[in-house]
Amino acid sequence: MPELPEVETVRRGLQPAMEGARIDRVETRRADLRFPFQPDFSARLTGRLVTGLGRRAKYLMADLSSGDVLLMHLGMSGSFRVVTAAGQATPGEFHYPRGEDRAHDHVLFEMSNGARIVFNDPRRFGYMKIIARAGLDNEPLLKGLGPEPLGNAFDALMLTKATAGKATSLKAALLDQRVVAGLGNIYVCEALFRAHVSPKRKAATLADKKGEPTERATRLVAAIHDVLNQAIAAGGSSLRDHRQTSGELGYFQHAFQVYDREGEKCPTPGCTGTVKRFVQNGRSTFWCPSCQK
DNA sequence: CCGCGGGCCTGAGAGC
DNA sequence: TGCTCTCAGGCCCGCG
Repeated sequence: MPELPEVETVRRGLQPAMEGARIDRVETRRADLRFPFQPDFSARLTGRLVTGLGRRAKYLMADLSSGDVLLMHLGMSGSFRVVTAAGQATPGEFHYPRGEDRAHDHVLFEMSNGARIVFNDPRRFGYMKIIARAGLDNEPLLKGLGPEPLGNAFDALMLTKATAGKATSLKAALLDQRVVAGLGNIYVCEALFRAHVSPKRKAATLADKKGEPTERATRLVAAIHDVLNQAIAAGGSSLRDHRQTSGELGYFQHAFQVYDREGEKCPTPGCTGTVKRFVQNGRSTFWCPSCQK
C-alpha cells in the first residue's frame, strides 16, 4: 500500500498517541509478520517511553527511552489505527478494546495516555524490528537507502549522478530505494507524467553529454517534490488499504492523472493522447505515450 | 555489480 | 451464487 506520503500521514496520526507516552503493554497476536518477531520484542518495548516518532523512507521509527529504536514497515497492506475509546476496555481484565477487534489485527500497543494502537496487515508484508540506536548506521534494512526525496540532498544533480551509467529504465531507477528512498509505483508514474518524461527512457539519459543534469532531470525532480507534497497535504492516497490512523481515507487518489486511468484521455492540456498501461519490471506503468518523452 | 523474475500473503473484482 | 483467474501501494533473494 503505502508510499512515502501514506507513511508520513500515518506518522502524523500516530505522533500524538505515541510521543511522550510510555508503552504499558504490547501484544503480538502471532509469531511473525513478514519475519518472525524478535524473541524479546515485547520485553524490549514494555515500560519504555516513546521520545519521538520519525520516518525514514517508508519506515516509521519510534525512539525509545531505552536507547532502542522500533522500526515499523507497512509493507503493502499494513495500517495503524488509534483507539482511544474511553470505557470500551475493561481495566485489568481483557485489555483489547471490545468491539474493536478486526481480522488481521496483529500487534497492539497500550500506551500510558490511554491510547491503544493497533497494527493491522492482511498480507503481512509489513514487519517490525527493534534495533539499538547506536547500531542504526549498520542496520541492513536502512543501510543502502538513498536520500529522502523531500530532503535537501535530493536534487537534479544528485539524481543525475545516481542514475549515471544505468542501463535500466527511469521507472525502475526511481523505484530503486538506493537511488531515492520513499517512492513507489503510484508516485513514480505520477511524477513521470507531470514531468512529461517517459518511463521507458534509459535512466542514464538524465545526464547530458558532459554529465550535467538535463532540463528533463530538473523537471522530474520538481515533479517528484510537487506530487509528494500535494499527496501528503491530502492525507495520502486510499485505494484499498490505506487509512489515516483516525480511520479517515486519504483523498489524493482523486488527483491521480494517470495511475489506474488506462483508456482515459490524457489530462495534459492540448494533448490528444490516451493513458496507456503496460508492465515494466513486473509492475504496471501508466503513462501517456504522446506527451511523455 | 547489475537487472530481472519469482516469491511472499490475502482479498477484491472481473468474467464465466 | 460461486468458482477461477488476475491483480494489488513493497521488497528480498537467487539467477544469469
